[in-house]
Amino acid sequence: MKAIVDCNSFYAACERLFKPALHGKPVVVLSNNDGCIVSRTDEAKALGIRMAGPFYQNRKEIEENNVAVFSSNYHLYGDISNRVMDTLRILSPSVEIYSVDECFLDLNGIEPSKLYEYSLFLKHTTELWTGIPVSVGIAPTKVLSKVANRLAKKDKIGTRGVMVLQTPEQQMEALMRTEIEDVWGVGPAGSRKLRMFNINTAWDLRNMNEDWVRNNLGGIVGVRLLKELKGMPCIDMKDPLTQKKNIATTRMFGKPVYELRELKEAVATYVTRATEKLRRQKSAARAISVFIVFNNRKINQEYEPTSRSLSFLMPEATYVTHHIIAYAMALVERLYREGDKYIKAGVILSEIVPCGSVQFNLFTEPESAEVQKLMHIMDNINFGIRDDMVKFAVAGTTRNWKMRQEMRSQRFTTRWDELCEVK
DNA sequence: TCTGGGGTCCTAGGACCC
DNA sequence: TCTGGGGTCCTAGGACCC
Repeated sequence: MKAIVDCNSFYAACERLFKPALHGKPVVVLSNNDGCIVSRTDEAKALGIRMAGPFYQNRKEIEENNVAVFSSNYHLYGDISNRVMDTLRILSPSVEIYSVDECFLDLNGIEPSKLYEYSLFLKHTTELWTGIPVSVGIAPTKVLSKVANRLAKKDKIGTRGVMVLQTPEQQMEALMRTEIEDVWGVGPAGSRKLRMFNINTAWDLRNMNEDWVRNNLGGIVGVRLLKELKGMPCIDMKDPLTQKKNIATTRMFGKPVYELRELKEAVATYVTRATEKLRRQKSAARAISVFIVFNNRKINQEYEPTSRSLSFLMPEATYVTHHIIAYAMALVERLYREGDKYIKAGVILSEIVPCGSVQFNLFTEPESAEVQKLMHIMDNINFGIRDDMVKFAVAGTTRNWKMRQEMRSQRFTTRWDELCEVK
């Protein structure tokens, strides 16, 4: 059996953790640049505020109902997420961190008759140790556990926030209550198509013929989904040591950028972030790709974003910030055209290999011990004391392009100067 | 005026090989 | 007048996830 533990309204719950007065009140958290609403408490959902809706379109409801609004505070959410995941790792032998707020647990070895009790234990312990409310879904497959979790979350009082789908009858009942677009793996395109064939619930899909699903729902992907709905596990637990194959850092600018110097500052900063992620997972990257998005005025006065990108295969895989910055700067110079109004840029590192198995090139020197040490020291300072305390000059100091975060809360758990004050 | 960021997996089609 | 069969690898794009 597998469980999924999913934090309820995670970002909003993190904000509430340090502002107890917000309990029972509507809270929303915004995406980067304060663009969209990406997390809502139940009270905010009840007001009709939609997920991923633009902030400015919801401004009226938000002001009229006194909804607390926060810019995203990734320092805080990342740290709280680690606490939740550390807790689950203690409680369960085999976990797969699926996203910042979700974790799959392999429950093989738990007595089947004790599963319900165990689900309550998971929920209560996590909440007691971290202060973050969670929902638990347990079923034979990942897809069914997501179904269970969703129903538990929808009826927190009736289910006590947990649901176990063990018997065929329990599974049938749950699948009949799940609309087709709420199935994990069925997106907008798939659900539109399924609805046309009068397949309206997860149960309808579960009863379809395998060949039909193969031909009409993304081939092998659809077949896996079908089997998972029937209780046959096809989506395995992922190895916790799996490394990312791509690492990207991309951002909209807080305001448009016109100068090459500013564009370079931004891209150098994104390379810095991306190489930090790279070193954290102890890898090196061989390929870098830089893209820029710009708006040019069209005849009808409408703006339409357009982008250009360039990739480069480096002589050998590296994790050294300033080496990758140098390649990235050359790409930016080729991408830049005077007069364009730039609104976004991004860096993608790929061809990622573990640090220990870098294939060296006959004609280049491997990273010297000094450079390795420099990266290590910079990471220690920036991760341990304050990010960007030490940085490369090309990444700039004024940073007019930085994203808007006008309503960010304190970084309560990761910055000494922003700790919670107890009066 | 204003709509995020970071991933994964799969497929189709083209280039190329023997 | 006429042109096979079977592979691999790469890339772009689609779909989906949170």
